[in-house]
Amino acid sequence: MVAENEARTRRRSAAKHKSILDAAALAASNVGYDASTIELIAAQAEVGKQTIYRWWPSKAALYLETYKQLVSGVTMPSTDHSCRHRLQRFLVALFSVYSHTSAGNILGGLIGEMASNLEVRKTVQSGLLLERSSILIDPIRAGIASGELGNVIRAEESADIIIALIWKQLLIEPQALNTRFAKRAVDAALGYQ
Amino acid sequence: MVAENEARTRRRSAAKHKSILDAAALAASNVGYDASTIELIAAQAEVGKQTIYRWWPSKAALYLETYKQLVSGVTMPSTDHSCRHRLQRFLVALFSVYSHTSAGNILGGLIGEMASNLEVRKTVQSGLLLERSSILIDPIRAGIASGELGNVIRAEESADIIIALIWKQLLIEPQALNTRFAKRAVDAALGYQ
Amino acid sequence: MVAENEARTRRRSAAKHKSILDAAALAASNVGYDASTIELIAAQAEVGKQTIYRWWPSKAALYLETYKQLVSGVTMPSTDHSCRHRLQRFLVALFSVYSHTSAGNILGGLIGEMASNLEVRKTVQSGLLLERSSILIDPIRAGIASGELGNVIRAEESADIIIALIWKQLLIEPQALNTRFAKRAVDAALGYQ
Amino acid sequence: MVAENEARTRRRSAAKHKSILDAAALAASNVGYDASTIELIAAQAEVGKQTIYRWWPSKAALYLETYKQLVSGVTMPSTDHSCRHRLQRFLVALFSVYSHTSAGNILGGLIGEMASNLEVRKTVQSGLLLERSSILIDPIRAGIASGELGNVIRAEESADIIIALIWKQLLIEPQALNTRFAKRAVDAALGYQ
DNA sequence: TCGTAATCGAGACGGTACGTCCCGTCTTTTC
DNA sequence: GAAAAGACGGGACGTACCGTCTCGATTACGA
Repeated sequence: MVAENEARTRRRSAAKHKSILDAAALAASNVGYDASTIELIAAQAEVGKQTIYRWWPSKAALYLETYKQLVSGVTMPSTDHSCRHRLQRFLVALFSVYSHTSAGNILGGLIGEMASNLEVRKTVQSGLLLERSSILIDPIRAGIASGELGNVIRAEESADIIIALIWKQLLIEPQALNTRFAKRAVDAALGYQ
Repeated sequence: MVAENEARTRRRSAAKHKSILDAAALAASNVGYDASTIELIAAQAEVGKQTIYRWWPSKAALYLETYKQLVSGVTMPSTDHSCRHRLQRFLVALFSVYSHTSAGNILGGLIGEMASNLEVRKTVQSGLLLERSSILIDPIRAGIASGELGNVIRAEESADIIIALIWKQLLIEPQALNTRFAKRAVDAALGYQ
Repeated sequence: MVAENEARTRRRSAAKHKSILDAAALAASNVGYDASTIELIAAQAEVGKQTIYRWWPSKAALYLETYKQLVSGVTMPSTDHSCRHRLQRFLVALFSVYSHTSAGNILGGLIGEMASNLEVRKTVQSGLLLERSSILIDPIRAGIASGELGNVIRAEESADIIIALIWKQLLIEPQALNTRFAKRAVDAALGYQ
Repeated sequence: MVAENEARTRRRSAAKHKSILDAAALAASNVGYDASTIELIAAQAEVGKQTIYRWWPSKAALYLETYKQLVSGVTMPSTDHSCRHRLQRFLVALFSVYSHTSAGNILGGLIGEMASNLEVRKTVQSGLLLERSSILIDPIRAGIASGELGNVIRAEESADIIIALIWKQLLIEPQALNTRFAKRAVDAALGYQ
């Protein structure tokens, strides 16, 4: 009985949950990360403000989840290609999502909030960075192992450079996150100059 | 440029100007960039709020100037040394200022504001980035010319990497901006892996 | 009218409402109408500034309601007496409230704001003047009907004179609104010279 | 030499003085009494703010003088006519000035300021009211003496009523200060009902 | 089929900072 | 050496959101 109740409640909550994430993404699309107040998102989702606060401690936490959902479809290409090529294609796909959805906007906002909010800093660090950087590290390690990358010794360093370059670009000129930038970033990180 | 400045700063009180910058730096030290409200800075500087708004369009603009003043003493070492060494020593000196003054705190705050504020983005880009990155580019160009840096072709790329790594570190773990990090960043940017 | 009120005051806290009116009256007592800032009243009522702005469009609107509440206990004496006597007693009671509460102070302030603020002008006109003048007109009409007031033809004119004399006195020398003044005003308005 | 200097200063001052009064009247015409800030008047008069503060302690004092200048041309008609007629013609002329210049606007503003400012209250009382009411009292006294006004005993009372009615009308509906109102006010004050 | 308890929308609430306006005084610069 | 131009400290304004807290209407369940 309890389990059944819980299930039903969960199901209902899940629908709300999704509509809130959608509303958050839409709001970021329409008015940008910063102007997307909790109030606006709640209204958009046809939900009470409290319902949002019940599940996420802050706007940043909500948007972290929204961001993850938006980029969840971007995966690293298979090992049939060179490391350099795989990374390039991955970044191109990622940037495509950034510009076609509000994901770029959201990531920029989250990066901005890290500066001021310790909680957000930790959350982004553990909930986003680690996980994303491991996606990059794997192909680089494979490239080192295959001898493709003669100059690279530490895969973490290279992944770090890629992420750092993307973040900086997001802050300075987000619309320039294009194919050309993807290639430059990968080459710079892997020592192809 | 001088004439333009003179026109814009007509009759501005130099003493107030300084006391406001000092108060801003002090406030960032005491309570951090974000909690440093204009009201607090004005009170600290014993100045009316309007006196700040008269000369700076935003908190970010005020802190950009404060930041520049704080790091103005950090200069690139002379050409007696290798490029790698010069960059390392420069960064070590810079990070020392970051941790001993509120400069690191402020730069983090500014980077955070870039995400949300187009005006700040432009200002930081033109008022900080260009000028700082040229400081880095010069020694790298010298290193390329002297044959010290065999692998590096484009100095701008390397300077970009250094700045990107610093920014990312400021956002994630500012207190880790130390000598070790300086060496790693320079080596990563110059292809010494 | 009740339904309309109910719609507009949906979920308004009666306790806050009262505490705000009380705080406004107290503030006017302590520091006068003009120095009673919204901020001060809010602090006095232990209420956020926005809670006041949510329900009243301006300080004048708030004080109009405060005034009405303060004078709501002053009523026209019964018809057992002559018109002249009734009006006199009514004014004496009114002036007593003026001097024992902040009502006089407030009315003076409202009159002052009428000069500068079109909105206030309308509000005072419809919300105060019409309703108060009808209180005066009734006994005068009764006096005309009973033959007591041979010289008076238009009751509105007499009521007008009484109100005008009170307003002018409030502006010039509020502390002189006493029994003697009440008698003079009534006699002047009714043609007993 | 001193005398010559003084004369020159005085002459210069007199010109400024006039230009300030003109600017004040113009500003009241254009934007109303309340929005006529000292800054605006100073700019309009091509004069420093301080120059105004040197001669007048407050905006009200400045406008009191401006008002007097504007209505200085309105005088009581000669004794060839009845008291009632003289007063009526005087008021009609006064109201004409009110509507054709900013005098009405200004008087309304001054009345409004009386409520809040003790200094203004005194100034208007002594500098305006006494002097104006004596203008009204004279013809009423003459009317009483000639037997024209059988019902009127105290001239001051009647003058008071006229002024009170005008003030109230200025606050409530200034544009209704017309010939009809002049007649009604005079008749009400003199007991012609 | 109906009460009744949980849920949730709607939004009121105390609070904080914002950026603006104007006051009346003080300072600099220009004529 | 006077006065314009306007910088200055100060203080209230009305607004925007924050995150918390009621209040009712709706709903979905057990009787």
